Amino acid sequence: MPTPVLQSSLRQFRRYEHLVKAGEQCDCIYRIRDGWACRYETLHDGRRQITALYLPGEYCEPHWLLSGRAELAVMALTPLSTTPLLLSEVHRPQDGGVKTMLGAILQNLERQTQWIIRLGRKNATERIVELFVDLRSRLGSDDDTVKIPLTQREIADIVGLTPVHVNRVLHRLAEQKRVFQHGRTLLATAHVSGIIRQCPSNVTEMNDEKATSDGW
Amino acid sequence: MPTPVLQSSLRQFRRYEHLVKAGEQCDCIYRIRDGWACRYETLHDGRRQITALYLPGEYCEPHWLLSGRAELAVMALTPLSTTPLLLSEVHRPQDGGVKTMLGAILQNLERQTQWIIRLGRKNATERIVELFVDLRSRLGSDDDTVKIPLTQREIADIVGLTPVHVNRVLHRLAEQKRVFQHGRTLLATAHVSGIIRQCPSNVTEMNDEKATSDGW
DNA sequence: CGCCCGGTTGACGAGCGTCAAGGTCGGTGG
DNA sequence: CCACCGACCTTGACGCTCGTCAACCGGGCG
Repeated sequence: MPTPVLQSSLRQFRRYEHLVKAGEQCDCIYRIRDGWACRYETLHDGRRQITALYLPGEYCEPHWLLSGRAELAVMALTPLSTTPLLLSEVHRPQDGGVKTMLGAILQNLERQTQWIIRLGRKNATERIVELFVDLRSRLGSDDDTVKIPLTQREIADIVGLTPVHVNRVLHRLAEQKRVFQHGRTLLATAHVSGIIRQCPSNVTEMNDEKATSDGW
Repeated sequence: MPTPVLQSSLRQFRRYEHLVKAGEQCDCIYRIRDGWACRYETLHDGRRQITALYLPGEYCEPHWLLSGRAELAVMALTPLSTTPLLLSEVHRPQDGGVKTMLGAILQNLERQTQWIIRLGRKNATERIVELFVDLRSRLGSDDDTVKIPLTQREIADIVGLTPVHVNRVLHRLAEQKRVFQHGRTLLATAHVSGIIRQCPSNVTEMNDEKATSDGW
């Protein structure tokens, strides 16, 4: 058990450690300081789908304010540092803490709507590119490149594909200089979205050229 | 423009009429009396994805309470009869109207999470069956069969498939007596889920037997 | 030093999309 | 009452995406 939870105390999790397991009661909402977390479900046959990502600065599962219960498990994808906000604390001071949570809930609702559209109607390349575009904007990084601390299996479980296919798509994106690999870290460049292209090929469509496997 | 909106007045829509278009301001939440509605998005190339269904008894887009704005268009899938609830009315009487809306928002959030899992990790048959199971329980019908007033194109836009493939899956389900067609109306039986099976074949897996086209 | 996780790559096939040509039913106008 | 029309459903042929299986590699860590 962790230390007694105080306002603005810290709580840390190791990689792949659970913040909550499916079905547990929740007495606090975690504000992410550093690291990434995800909500996910594992089917009986082992298939897994990640249904939400939580990044630094965001509130992890703000709707616990309304339900007090985790339907799905949440775990750290990286070493994670959070400040837990007790639900009772959020409720009492009518300083707008509740309003902040409701806004966060609304944002998650819209994010989930966008993911339904992507999973239902977009192909592998579109899904992966739009994931990276979303991550870039949420990380608020105007840098040239953003670090993406996800394994290919994790990306696969977000975008509803297999790790093998994610690997092939990433290689094609790398050929087009839309992503890079630095060591084992994935970097998404400022033109992941593919808007910037001087070659005559089409902007939005993907052609099927075989990956020439020049090691990224 | 409709008649001035009064508490518990009625507002009707024709099939395929819009309750709101994308981006519009919303001053009321519609409680569905009769008929079905959906939220959807159309991509530039014509692909469409339905991201929410609203059935009799449910509140259409309760999160407008928080945002006051429709991100996506909402339209009637059948002739529709609703009672609009003014946002100002919901706010004022602290009799629990707000609480009801927050509960409805929470439920939609969980429904969307389930759809992300289905679209990401389930095959065509699983998606369609689980849609029907969901509809059966939401319609609260313990009847033998439930009427599903959706065209195959609409089902396709919900489950992220093409109408042609939906057609083939429906025929396979019909062979197994899990759905029926009465005239042009689709009926889902009490054992759509496929739990009830006396034949030795597997419960959850689908076999690929060709449809023998005996006209349902 | 060896193990294990994660990434890489090829061969192959299944599931689903695309295209295209009917078919059927209900509504509508003459 | 009938002819026509437009949605919607049906069905076959074909092929692209993506999944599966399997082997291998490379580096970090105990």
